[in-house]
Amino acid sequence: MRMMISTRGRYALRVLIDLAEHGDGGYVPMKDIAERQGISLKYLERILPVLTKNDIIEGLQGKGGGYRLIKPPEECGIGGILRLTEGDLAPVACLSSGAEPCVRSQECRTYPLWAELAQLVNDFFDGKTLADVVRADRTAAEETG
Amino acid sequence: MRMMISTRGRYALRVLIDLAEHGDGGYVPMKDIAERQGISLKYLERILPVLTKNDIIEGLQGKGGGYRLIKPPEECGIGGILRLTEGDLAPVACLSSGAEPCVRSQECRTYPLWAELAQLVNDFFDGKTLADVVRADRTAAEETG
DNA sequence: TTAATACCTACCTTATTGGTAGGTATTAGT
DNA sequence: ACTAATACCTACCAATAAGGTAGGTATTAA
Repeated sequence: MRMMISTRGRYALRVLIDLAEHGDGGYVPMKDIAERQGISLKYLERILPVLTKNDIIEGLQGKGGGYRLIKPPEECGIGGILRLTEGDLAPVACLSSGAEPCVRSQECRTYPLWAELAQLVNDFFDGKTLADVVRADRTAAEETG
Repeated sequence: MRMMISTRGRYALRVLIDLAEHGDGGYVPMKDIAERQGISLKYLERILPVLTKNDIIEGLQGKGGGYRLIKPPEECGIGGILRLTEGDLAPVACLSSGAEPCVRSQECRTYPLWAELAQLVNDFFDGKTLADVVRADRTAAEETG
């Protein structure tokens, strides 16, 4: 089934949440995260580079190494994370970053609809940070426990 | 590139808009619409059945036949049209109609995020009708012309 | 020196997308 | 009755993307 958010974005987000929850300033091996999250380590290794290259996380090689968040969760916008891992959050091709302008754009009745949706989706994700999604469950746990 | 709305939903919407604009109570041959919209007739024929079976449009066979809207554009919600043609508007698999419940749903930090987005997207499309997208351009034309 | 880690690149399988091809059934006009 | 125009149906198909796997190399702590 065609999904808006693929495993790349979803897994990346879960990794970052895991880092926020388990990395107290130190480096967390991706192997641990892969096990906790039930995701293939090899697949994660293919997803992460875009996050290190764009200063979301940093990796330390060698024994005792791993990954950690560069910024505090409060400063990690979900929108940025997803745009990096998904490549784009455009709902239709003509709104993609590198799309060539559509010849019908002048007369197109649907373009404004897609544009409005794109704005809505991007604003939604940009209005949330890693801290928001981490906090959600902790608060619930504290309240019930 | 993976898009939220595929050609199925986009073409269907353009067909319905065309019907709203060109079908004054009568039947419009799909061939005409395909030519106006620059879409393959054969492909449209594969997309339309779900709309006829769900009482969005009705077809009349034979010479002089074609399609027409069953309800006035004001009563045709965009959400319904897209859910029919796209199958679903769920942003992730675990929110799809026929999805089996995820084993991690209890602990999942991201589920609420996707659920909130799904609500946002569905509400957005349910808040618009065919009349809204048709009207958009006509109003502009009247204002400038 | 060794074990554990990040980091890199090529390959692979499957499903989906976006169609095409070739018909049959039905109807209006002549 | 015949013909042309239409909806309607079903099988097939090529290209692409999704979701990985495999097999390495580079780096570092102990």
